[in-house]
Amino acid sequence: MARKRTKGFTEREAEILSILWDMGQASVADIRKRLIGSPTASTVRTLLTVMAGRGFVADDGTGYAKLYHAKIDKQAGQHSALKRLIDTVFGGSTEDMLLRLMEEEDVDIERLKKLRRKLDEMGK
Amino acid sequence: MARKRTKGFTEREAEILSILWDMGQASVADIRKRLIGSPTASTVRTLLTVMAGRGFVADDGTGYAKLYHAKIDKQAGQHSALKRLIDTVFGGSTEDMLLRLMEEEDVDIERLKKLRRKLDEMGK
DNA sequence: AAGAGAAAACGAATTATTTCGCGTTTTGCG
DNA sequence: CGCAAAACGCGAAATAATTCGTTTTCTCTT
Repeated sequence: MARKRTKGFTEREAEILSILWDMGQASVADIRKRLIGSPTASTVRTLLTVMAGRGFVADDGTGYAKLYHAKIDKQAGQHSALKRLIDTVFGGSTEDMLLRLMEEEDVDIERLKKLRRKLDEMGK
Repeated sequence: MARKRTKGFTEREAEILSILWDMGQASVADIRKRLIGSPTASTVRTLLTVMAGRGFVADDGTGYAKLYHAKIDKQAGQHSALKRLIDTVFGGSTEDMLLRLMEEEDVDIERLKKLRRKLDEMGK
C-alpha cells in the first residue's frame, strides 16, 4: 500500500494555506505574487495540484482561470501546526512555549487581557 | 559562493536539538532511542555530522563514543523556531497565535498570570 | 474566425532530507 | 595479547519537497 503522509504541512503548503486563509480565494497569479521568491506559475500550479490531491485545497470548479480556496479549516490548521511545533521543539509543553514567548517578545498580561476581551466579543 | 540554508531546522534537527537541550549531552545511542521511530545508529551519526557542519551541535572531542551537545542556545533556538511558525502560519501575528491557543487549548488569563509570576520569580 | 496571450496539464529534473550498509577503528576483557 | 562488541565515517540511495520547460487549451479581441 502507498504510505501516506500523516505529518503536517510543508513550508510551501503552510505559506499557501496562509494566503488562502487570508484572501478567502486566490488565483495562481495571486498566490504566486505572495509566495517568498515568487516561483513560476508552473511551480505554483504543481503545488496546488499536489495540495488538492491531499485535500488541503480545492478549486472553484471553473474550467479556466480557477480560483482556489482552503479546504482545511483555518483554526484547526493553525492549531495543529502549532501543536506540532510544541511537540518537536518544546518537548510538548505549551507552558514552555509561552514562557519563551514572554521572555523574548513583549507579551505581557495587559496585552493578553486585550486578547481575552477580543475573544469574548467574538463570542467564544 | 555556495549559498547555504538560512532557514530554520528540519524536523529531525529540531528533534535532536530538543533532546540535547533536555539532556545536556547525549551519545548517539541516547539520541537514537529518543528519536521517533528510532532510526539506525548510522542514520543518527549522519544527521549529527550534518548538524555539526552547520554549527548546530558539536561533540566533546573524545575520539570515541563521543558525546554531543547543542551549540545553538535553547532560548534562541526555540524562539526562532516559534517565530518562523508565526510568520508562515499566522501571518506574522503573535496575537493570532495566542488567540488560537486560547480557543483550542485551555489556556486562559489565569494560567498566563501564573506563568508571568513564575517568570518574575525567575528574576526576568 | 484567426492570432495573441493567459492558463492549464504534463512530464520531468533539481534540491533537500532522511535513511542505511558496510568495511574499518577503538575499546574492554578474559 | 587476541577477540568480540561497540562506534565510526564513508559512499550511496531512498524519499520528499520544490521547481520548471514545453505543449495543449481556452478566452478574448480584432
